[in-house]
Amino acid sequence: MNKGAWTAEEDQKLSQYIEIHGAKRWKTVAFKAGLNRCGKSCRLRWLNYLRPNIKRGNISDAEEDLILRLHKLLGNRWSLIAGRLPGRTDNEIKNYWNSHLSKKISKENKLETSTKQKIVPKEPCVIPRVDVEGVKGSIENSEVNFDVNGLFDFTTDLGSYGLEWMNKFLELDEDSWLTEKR
DNA sequence: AACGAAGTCAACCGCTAATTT
DNA sequence: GAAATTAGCGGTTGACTTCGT
Repeated sequence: MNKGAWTAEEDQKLSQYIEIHGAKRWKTVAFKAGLNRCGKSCRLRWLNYLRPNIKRGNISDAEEDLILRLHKLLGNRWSLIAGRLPGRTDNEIKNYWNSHLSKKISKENKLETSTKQKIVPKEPCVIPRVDVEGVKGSIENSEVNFDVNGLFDFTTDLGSYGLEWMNKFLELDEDSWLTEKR
């Protein structure tokens, strides 16, 4: 079983096979394409490098900003973040985060924690309940009351990554969020 | 020029979830 | 419903490149 970097010949074999037969059952793909690779490796190669419309490198300022915002909201959910950036893969975003952005963030945080005041909302928030398929009916006529301080960190200035954007984001895509896997 | 440190990124690994048998 | 197989995810590794001395 081959491991390590893919050769141009392997790439060609994989691309040609998938073009004809489609990208499913990766074990079969690996075998029938004549690749001495495991299915997992073929899948990864296809998804991250060979499939059409993949963007490589040169992450723009706008994309970087979006990654920062999404990470603030979602944490290390790389595939979800990648899903919001057309042509980008979870692996690329994860690498970009680990090599560029995490350092940038920790630098900024060090600066900010020494200068920012703690913001404390006066009243607890009341969020209208949302019906989720499967859960519907289990919580009758209820509203969810919670203390914002318990959920969000107000010790730093949210700035451009603030809640206004988050609300818009959720409004736009509420349905897909509720059905999102994991 | 040489060498070690730090950075980058493609690929692998282990695990869980989803699907098929 | 259980077991086996497949798909997908995030963390980690290691080869390669770039940088600093």
